[in-house]
Amino acid sequence: MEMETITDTQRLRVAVKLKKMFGHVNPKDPPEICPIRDVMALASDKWSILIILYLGYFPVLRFNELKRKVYGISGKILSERLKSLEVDGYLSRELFPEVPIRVEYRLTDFGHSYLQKLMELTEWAEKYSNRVITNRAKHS
Amino acid sequence: MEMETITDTQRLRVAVKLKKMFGHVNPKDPPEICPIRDVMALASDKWSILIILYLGYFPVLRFNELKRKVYGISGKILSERLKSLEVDGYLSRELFPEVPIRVEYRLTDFGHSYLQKLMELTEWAEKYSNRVITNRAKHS
DNA sequence: TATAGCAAGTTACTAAAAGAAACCGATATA
DNA sequence: TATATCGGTTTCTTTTAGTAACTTGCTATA
Repeated sequence: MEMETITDTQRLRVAVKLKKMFGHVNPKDPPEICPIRDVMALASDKWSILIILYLGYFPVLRFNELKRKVYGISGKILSERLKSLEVDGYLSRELFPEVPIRVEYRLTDFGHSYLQKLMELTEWAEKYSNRVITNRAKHS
Repeated sequence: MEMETITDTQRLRVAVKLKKMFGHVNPKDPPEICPIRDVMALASDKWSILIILYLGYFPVLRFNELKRKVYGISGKILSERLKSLEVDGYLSRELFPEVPIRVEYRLTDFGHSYLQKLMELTEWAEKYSNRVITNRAKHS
């Protein structure tokens, strides 16, 4: 299994970005001063990622549909994450007062914008997951 | 604060990627069948992300340096994450049996490859963190 | 008139994970 | 002899996650 070699140029570009991103951060400052961290904490949460990915694949999903698709999530956590993701603007919640009740979740434009970036990460993970598995095996 | 509009073409492209990624996944299968999920679980963990970013910015870091830079991490968790990230092949650990002992951590090529993708996500988070904050405020 | 059922959660309880702080071993310095 | 260094580990407490039963409002069926 081959991996594209990373050139020094690419590394330098990453270093410049990181400098822009972290250069001003004083290590003595408490973490709440870093809003990136705060945003990443929710948006990079394991369950949030899966919720967003499934809402990318299925444009509209209801609570129990999500519960089935996001395999292994509990109702409690799903409910919590949906609330947070809605508050942060990643998805919308629409309630239809029918019987039985119907609630539809879908990504906002903002959520779609995040999904695009997220996809690049999951594509990477897809591509190299086997490699990670073999790396692990080597260590056992 | 403006956000680039996402075109239908872009959405479609994302949908195609998602289909490739999730289309074969049977929702009845237990989650361990999805290796992407497994890889993402570690690589998208809050502390792992910060460790990788700091090792991107500072090419070599020792245990206590990391502890200081990754603000708020406990020694226990840092130790655990470093072990896992080493096992998965993201970083290397080099021990110098001096006194006091010296241990150097640095990203592997594989780790650098991941860092590149991760950067795109954190750049996004940097760009839109204010927006998330205002979204939250609207909901309070 | 019970009664059973559904969707979308919530609640109460238990298990797992994270965080805080003390400790360790080898050695050098005061 | 006492203290400090480094890279952790151990123990204990607090937070978070997971499980399963329950709720709410209405409706279709017996």
